[in-house]
Amino acid sequence: MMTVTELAKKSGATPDAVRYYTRMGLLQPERNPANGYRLYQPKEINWLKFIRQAKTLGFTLHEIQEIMQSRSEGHSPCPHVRETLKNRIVENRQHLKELIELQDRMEKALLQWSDMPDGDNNNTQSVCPLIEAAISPTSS
Amino acid sequence: MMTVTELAKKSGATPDAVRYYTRMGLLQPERNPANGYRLYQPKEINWLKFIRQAKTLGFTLHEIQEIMQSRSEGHSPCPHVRETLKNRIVENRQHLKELIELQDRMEKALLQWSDMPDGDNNNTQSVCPLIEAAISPTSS
DNA sequence: TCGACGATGACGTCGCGTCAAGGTAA
DNA sequence: ATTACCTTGACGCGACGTCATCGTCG
Repeated sequence: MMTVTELAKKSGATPDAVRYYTRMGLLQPERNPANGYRLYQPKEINWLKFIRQAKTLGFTLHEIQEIMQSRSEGHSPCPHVRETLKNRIVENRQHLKELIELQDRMEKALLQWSDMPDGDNNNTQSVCPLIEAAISPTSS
Repeated sequence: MMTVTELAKKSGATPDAVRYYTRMGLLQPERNPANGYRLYQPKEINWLKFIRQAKTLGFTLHEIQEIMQSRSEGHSPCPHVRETLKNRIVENRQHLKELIELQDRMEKALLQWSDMPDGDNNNTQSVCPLIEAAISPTSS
């Protein structure tokens, strides 16, 4: 039986994160009746490691919650896990594309700006000529 | 003089976003004393377009606020804008790297899983053997 | 009179981090 | 007595979206 900080240290999470997962119902410690402290069993180390591993694969805590609940109801979460990961890969590809386009816009703007002077106070038409001159996102 | 929806339509933003920018102080409409409606001047169209353009370059609303305030105080925001964009490019490169690594982990896991069966209800040791078997992020 | 617009204020997102104000353990 | 731990509860982040409840316009 361990307290929050002990469990946190054994798995690389912070005590605050452990409390947060507990609040979400991902961990279910007993309580020390004398002082109300959360008391985790050794097997919760594995569960917490599972949570952290799933997070590195891009699963949200909400999805992890569904997986663990499915398990506790006696089902195999694996088919749903395969589906979820497939969707996440597609979403992430789109996200990556957008970030690459952003990076491209930023780098092109900086390059383009190297030939441009800073705007002065007398030009009341524009806020910042650099930004206004920058290229807009392509309509893809 | 335009109302929120009119201004929004002329610049491609939603009325809710226009109200949000106004609450942040990025837009400063007058008010119709008869009914309290926000009333925007034609030049606010340019300001709103500027805000949207800056956002496509990755500037946060808080940064845009600083830029516009700097302008209204008679300074040229351009040097600060160049600096901010340089930092954003470095940050985004790191962010991209992390997302690419995530994508890599997800794709490798899915591939690896194609050889694995779903876990059954009798294995009480693991939550989902697929996730537990997946590769961890590299320590870079 | 009715539907589309306007207003304010509050709460939801996501995964924690942080703070306050106190009680407990060694 | 000190210090490091523990508790609950609430608020912060970013950029809005949405909802409730109400007033106003054409």
